Amino acid sequence: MKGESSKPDKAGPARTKAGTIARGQTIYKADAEGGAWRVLSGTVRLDQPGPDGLQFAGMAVTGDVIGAETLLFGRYTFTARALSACVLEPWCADRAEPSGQLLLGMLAATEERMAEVLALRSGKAGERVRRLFEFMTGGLTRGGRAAKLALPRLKDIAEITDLSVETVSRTISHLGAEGTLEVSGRYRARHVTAESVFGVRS
Amino acid sequence: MKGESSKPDKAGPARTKAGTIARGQTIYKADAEGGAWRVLSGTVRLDQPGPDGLQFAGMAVTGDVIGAETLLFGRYTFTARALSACVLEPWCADRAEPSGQLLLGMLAATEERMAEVLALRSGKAGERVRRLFEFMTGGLTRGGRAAKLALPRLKDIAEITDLSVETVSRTISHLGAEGTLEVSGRYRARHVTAESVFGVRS
DNA sequence: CGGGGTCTTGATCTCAATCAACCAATGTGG
DNA sequence: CCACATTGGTTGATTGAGATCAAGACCCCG
Repeated sequence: MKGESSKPDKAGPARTKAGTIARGQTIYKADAEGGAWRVLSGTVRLDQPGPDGLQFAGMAVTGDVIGAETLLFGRYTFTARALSACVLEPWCADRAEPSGQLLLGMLAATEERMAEVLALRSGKAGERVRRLFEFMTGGLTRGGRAAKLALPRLKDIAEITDLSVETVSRTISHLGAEGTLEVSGRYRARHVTAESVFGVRS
Repeated sequence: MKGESSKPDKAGPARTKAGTIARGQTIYKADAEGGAWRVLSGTVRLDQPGPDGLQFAGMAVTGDVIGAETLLFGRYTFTARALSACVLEPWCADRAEPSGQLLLGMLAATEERMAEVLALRSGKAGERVRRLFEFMTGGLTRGGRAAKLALPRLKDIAEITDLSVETVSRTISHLGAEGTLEVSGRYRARHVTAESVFGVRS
């Protein structure tokens, strides 16, 4: 799970084994054949092919299953890309039909997710970005403090929150400057500490 | 299914029979007990109770099932309100477990829906409103031309598209004036004809 | 009749988009 | 290892779409 071409967009042979995906890598492409995956860690962005390129269509975070539609159609509906480094494992690889209870749970989780992602597109720029980081770190539900979040590319943040890249750049530095966020590193090594993200929730 | 209190927010006894819901009526409230429903016609808005009131969390259109999470939890996760007049019928009322295939289909449909609703929050005001109307009339997939769409309250349109009520009001008159949309009636009797909505898609 | 919710319209202001450079990292091939 | 191209991120100046504030009209209901 890494000997693949380094070009993110070269659709290599469909992945079939568990493994790590680097930030920015395409996990699978819409319309390709393949199976479902569980996200063991990291965050994934889902896009729908549209008339003008790929369009943001959803997100998956640690614990979620992506590509479940392949159990029905055999092909992926969306394109999946890793926002931060991800660990994936095949889910339901044997095509054994998952139980109704399980599927109902996934359905409910998907609807919850929808609500959260939708909320990332309302409010002021600072709010949106902060909520995205919270969402990516698992919100307040985690016990572990001070988790470091590796930032996705600004372009991804921009498309998810429906802001421009420039605004996102300015917003992050601003949040860092006023102490709302603790930003460390630059470029591909940029992180924010979850602790400070949590802290805002008063 | 109508002898209930006319106050939309008085949570009467849980609905158990098929019937029509008027525009603006609350179908069920988050946390209440009840079952799942299939939307035979009309559109529904789903909201999540948040710190500052209800927050827009999703939509359901003709053919969708709402409240499926009750099969798992027994209670509704969201509050559902009719955007336009709706006809509903109980779904899976006997609590018989629906088949895996069916649930997978619903899961896929929900993800598709998520992508569409998300798209309603990007682009310029005119785009958003127009796409919402398209979405509510079933997009381009319907054969029947010239279907009339009863408009939801401007406040609902505003919250769905993340615009202000004033902007929505101005946008609709503007779209009507320039011929992009055919608007008829005023206030609660306002409609747009789907034909012209379709027409725009060049 | 009132009165509250809904819609419209106008004037003003603000936040973020846009346009335009520029720099910093990474990657490529000679 | 160095020139070069490409991608990703930053920063500044300007603009514009839509938010906000305010007032009034309309509708529906009791």
